[in-house]
Amino acid sequence: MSLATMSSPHFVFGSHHPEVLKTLLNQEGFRITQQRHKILEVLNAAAEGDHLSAEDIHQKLLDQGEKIGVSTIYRTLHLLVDLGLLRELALSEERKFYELSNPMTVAHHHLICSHCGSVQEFEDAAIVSLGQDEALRQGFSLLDCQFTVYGICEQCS
Amino acid sequence: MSLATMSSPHFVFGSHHPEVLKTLLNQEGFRITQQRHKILEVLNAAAEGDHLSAEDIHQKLLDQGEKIGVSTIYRTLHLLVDLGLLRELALSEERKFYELSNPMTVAHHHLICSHCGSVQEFEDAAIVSLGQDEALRQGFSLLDCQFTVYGICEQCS
DNA sequence: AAACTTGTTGACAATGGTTTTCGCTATGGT
DNA sequence: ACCATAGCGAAAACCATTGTCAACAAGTTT
Repeated sequence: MSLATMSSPHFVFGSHHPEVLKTLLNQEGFRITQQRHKILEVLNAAAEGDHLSAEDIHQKLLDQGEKIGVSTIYRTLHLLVDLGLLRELALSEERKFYELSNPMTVAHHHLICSHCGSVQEFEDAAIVSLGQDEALRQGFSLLDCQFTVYGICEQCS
Repeated sequence: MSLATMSSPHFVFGSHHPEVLKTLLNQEGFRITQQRHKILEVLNAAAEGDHLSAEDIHQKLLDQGEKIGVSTIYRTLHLLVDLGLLRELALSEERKFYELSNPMTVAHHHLICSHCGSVQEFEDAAIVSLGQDEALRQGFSLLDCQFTVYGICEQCS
């Protein structure tokens, strides 16, 4: 099954579907392993808008009794980002966060409280097109736009 | 001299002006030291659109014969960010960058090549107002907007 | 199904930017 | 000038992430 034939009128596979993952990996000479499955599962299980760090994922797997090394987590996350299945978020200065990158979903952006660190998500179609415009203007091909707004939330002020 | 009286028809002090710095610091019980002066000087000397990391600043000072500790650099940068004199940029995943935050200047944003890491700046008034809108909508008071676009630049593609 | 090739794993060490510690120094108020 | 204390700096600690490398297992070949 190729990427181009994935869509049907009845059901659209998410890019995180096991079948798709296998195809994607094998096409590139990668292997599909227990560990990669487990990591994808955790990411799938995460609620929409939930941003997981490498350590979060590692801890969740340890909690559910899986034995998995930290290096594997990081390696797999990088792989999935390279394959375009994951979006890497720079929400915090000291840790990276990851979320499934579903192309069907409009990219969303973040509003962060500088005081308590809480993160609100929002969407805005205008933002992506602004990014696209600017990329074109400077001869770049667009990969991702991240609009991050910092402020102080109601509770903290 | 208060912040409110800083402007004159003949000259507008930048917030980085020594006088202003002294006032700002003393008002808050901080002290103005040789080291803080030196660090501000380096930031002032940096060309517009030049983003300096803590290490860059440290190195520049060592190069010009100053003896200054790393901790002081970091401490001072944080202080200046807290005072609103500096903007902290998350351009790279592995290092933070700083630039003078001149309120007279429209905030500018960044287009980064994911391959070679080159950074282009651009301005867009619409972006700040989008950020302002969203902050209001969620009851936040706005501090900063960072719009970061990732792509592949002409040379790299 | 066994043998093989090579991508993958994981314990552990290493990296590198940033932060902390703490005894000494220097700033700014009195 | 004096003095309380904010600030300094060398060195150690931190901590997320990356590198190393022998053992392992996914997918292929025979």
